[in-house]
Amino acid sequence: MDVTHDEAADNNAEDVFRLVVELSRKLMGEYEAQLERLDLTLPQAQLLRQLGEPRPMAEAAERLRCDPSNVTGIVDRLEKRGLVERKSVAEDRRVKQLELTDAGMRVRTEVERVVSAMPGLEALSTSDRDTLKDLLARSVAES
Amino acid sequence: MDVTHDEAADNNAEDVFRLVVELSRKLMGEYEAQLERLDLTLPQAQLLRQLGEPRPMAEAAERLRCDPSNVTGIVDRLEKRGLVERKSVAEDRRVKQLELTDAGMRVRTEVERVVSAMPGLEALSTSDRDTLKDLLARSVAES
DNA sequence: TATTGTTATACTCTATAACTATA
DNA sequence: TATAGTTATAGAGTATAACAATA
Repeated sequence: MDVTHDEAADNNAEDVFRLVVELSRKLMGEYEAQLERLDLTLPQAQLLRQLGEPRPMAEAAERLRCDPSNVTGIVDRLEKRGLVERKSVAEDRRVKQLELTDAGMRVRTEVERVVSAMPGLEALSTSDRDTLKDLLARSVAES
Repeated sequence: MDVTHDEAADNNAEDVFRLVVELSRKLMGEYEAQLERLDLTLPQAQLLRQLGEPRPMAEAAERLRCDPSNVTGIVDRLEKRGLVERKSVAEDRRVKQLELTDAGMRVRTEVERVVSAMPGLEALSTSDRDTLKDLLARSVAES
């Protein structure tokens, strides 16, 4: 970015793009640092969070927005640690239902705790944060 | 997220976190789709963008916020395509200056074009975008 | 025939540690 | 001794294609 030219004249998508990515990077960085303490990668944590209730692997893949073949590996690693189990379903024996173990539920609770305590937005007042939320929601909602 | 409960009561960092990440994901997704057409990964595009002027590899690593050993591979791939060159520096023969080739400059121009045409924020008016920019900038600036 | 999940494969990014060559 | 860059290694995520079991 050229920082020498007139800032006031700027009102383009590029600035917002850069700032959104920068802020996201900052917040995600803090999030991942917390996850590292739980020995979880981002996809692993996303998967745990999904498993508030059991889901078939295909559904998990869809939510993770990745190919189903990847879920096999992600689940393998979580299953090896005893956080997740693959359960067969009687109605359709092709399907494997992913289910948290007790240990998995405890870790999931830790992840939720991290998320709900997410720091990094202390600079904004309550009303500013409301405004930001509104603008972000409208940007995200856009087709 | 539970969308059935009272939205007005919400004003916590978790919502903003989720929205920032979601919007970032959306914008980055569009960005990466464009980069794919240029056969560039994200780190490769970031590196090209940095090379408006030549830089030592260590400096590139710092800007990419990754270990210097990774830059070797990223540069290898770009160099193999003739987009970047490693130039030795007389003053300190340990250093390798990264420099764009003519082809690299052309690709970099394409990347800059993609960035400056970033779509995905059409839902906001000019003044809303200004507000969003301001709020994001303050959030990012926060220590 | 179509679908669910796995396997095989290949690639990029990531970090750490050991190494070379310079300084 | 310290620094710049490379190499070796290992691991995680990503996609594609081929496969087995099941529907």
